[in-house]
Amino acid sequence: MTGLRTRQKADRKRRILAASTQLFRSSGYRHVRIEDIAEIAEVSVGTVYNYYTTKGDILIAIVAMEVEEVLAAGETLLATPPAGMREALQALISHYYNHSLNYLSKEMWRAAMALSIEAPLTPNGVLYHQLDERLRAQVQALLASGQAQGEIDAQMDTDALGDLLFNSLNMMFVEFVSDDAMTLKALNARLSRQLDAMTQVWTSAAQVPA
Amino acid sequence: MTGLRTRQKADRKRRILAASTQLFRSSGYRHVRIEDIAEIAEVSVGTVYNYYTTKGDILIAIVAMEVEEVLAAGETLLATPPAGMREALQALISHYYNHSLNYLSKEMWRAAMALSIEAPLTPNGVLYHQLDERLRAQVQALLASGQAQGEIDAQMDTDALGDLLFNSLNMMFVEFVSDDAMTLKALNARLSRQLDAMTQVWTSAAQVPA
DNA sequence: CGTTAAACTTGAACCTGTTCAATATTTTTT
DNA sequence: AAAAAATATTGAACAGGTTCAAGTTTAACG
Repeated sequence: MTGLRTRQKADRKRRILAASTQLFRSSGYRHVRIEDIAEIAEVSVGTVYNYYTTKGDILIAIVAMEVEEVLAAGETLLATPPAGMREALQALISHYYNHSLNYLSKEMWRAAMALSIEAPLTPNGVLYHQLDERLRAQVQALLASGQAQGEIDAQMDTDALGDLLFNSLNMMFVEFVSDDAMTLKALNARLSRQLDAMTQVWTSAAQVPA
Repeated sequence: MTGLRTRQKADRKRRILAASTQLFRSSGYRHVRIEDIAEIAEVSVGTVYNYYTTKGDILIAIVAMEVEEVLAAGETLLATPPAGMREALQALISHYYNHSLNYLSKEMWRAAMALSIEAPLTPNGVLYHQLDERLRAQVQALLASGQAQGEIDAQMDTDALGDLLFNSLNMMFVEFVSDDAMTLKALNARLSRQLDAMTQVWTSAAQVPA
C-alpha cells in the first residue's frame, strides 16, 4: 500500500494543476496570481512552488499534455497515411492546428511560447523545444515515406523540405495565436495555399517537361 | 530657436536609450534594472517611464533601429539583385542574419521576440510585427521579380513560396538566438540547404522531364 | 519682473513572482 | 509508542517593474 505522504503529494499536485488549468483558461495566464491558484488548490503559495518551480512550469505542463496528444494522433496517421502526399500533409498538420485549443487558450499559447523563447535553457524551455522537435520529425517522416513510395522524386531533399515546411507551419501557428480574430479556418487556408505551392513543384517536375 | 524644455527632453531620451543599449549588451536585458538605467542616464526611475512606457519598449526601440538598417540594405539589393534567384535570396537573407548582432545580443533578441509574442497588441508588439511584415514583403518581392524575368515558372505561386520561405527563415532565426552555441555560419548553412531544396524544384521542373 | 499655468521630474508605495527560515506532519528507529 | 529523522508546508520577506501624488522647473502672460 502507498504511504499517506505519497498519496497526499499526488493529490496536491493534481489539485494545483487542475486549479491552474481552470483559472488560466477563465481569467488568462497573465492575470492569474499564484495566490489564486493556491487558494483554489487549498494549499499555500509556498507549496505551489514545491510542486512547480515557476508559474511558467505549470503552463508548460499543460502544453505538454496537449502536444503529447497530437503526437500520438500523428503516429497513428503516419502508420496509415491518407492517399496522396498533399492530403497526408494537410491531414497531419490540420490535426495539430485543430487540436490546439482543446486545453489551451490563445493567450496561454502566447505565454508558453514567450517563455520557451526567453529562457530556452530552463527545464521549461528545453521541454518545449523537445516537443517541437518531435513534431518536426513527424512531418519529415511523412515526407520521407512519400519519397520511399515514389511519390516524391528521389533527388529531393525531403529533410530540408520538411524542415522548411515545419518552420513555416510553426510560425503560422505563432501568428494564429497572436491574433485573437484569426480563425482556425483562416489558418488552415493559409497552410493549404503553401502546400499547393510546394506540391506544385513536385507535380510540375513530374508532369511539365521543359 | 528650440526651447530649453524641448532640448532637455530630446537629451534625456537619448541618454536613456544610450544607457539602456550599453547596459543591455554588457549585462543582459533581464539583469538590468530600471534603476540602473536611470542612474547612468542621470534621471529618476519615474522619468524613464515618462519616455518609454515599459522596459520592453526601450528594447523594441533598439530592435527597430537594427531592423530599419537591414530593410534599407534590402531595398538596395532588390534594386540591383545578384544574378540567379538562388544567389539573390541567399544574399538578401544572409544579410538579415549577418547584420543581426550589430546592436543586439542573442539574449536581447530573445527578450524582444518573447515580448512581441506575449503582448501582440501593445505598441511594442504591433511595431515588431510591422517590421516583420516589411521583411516578409522584401522576400516576396524578390521572388516576384524573378518570376517577372522568367527565372521562375509563371504558374508558381511566388507569394505563397515567399511566405513559406520567410516563415522558415524567421523560425530559424528564433532557433539561432535560442542557442548561444549556434554560429552564424551554421545558420547560413541551414538556410543554404533549404534554398537548395526549394530551387531544386524549379530547376528540376525546367531540366528533368518525367 | 511677478504671477499663473503647463509640463516635467521624482521617489516612495504598490503589485506579484519567488525564496527561505520556522513550523508541522509523516515515517523510521529503538 | 516515544523519540529521532526525514520530508513537507507555510507565510512573511524580498526583488524589481510599474504607478502616481507631491514637488519642481519652464513657459506664457500681463
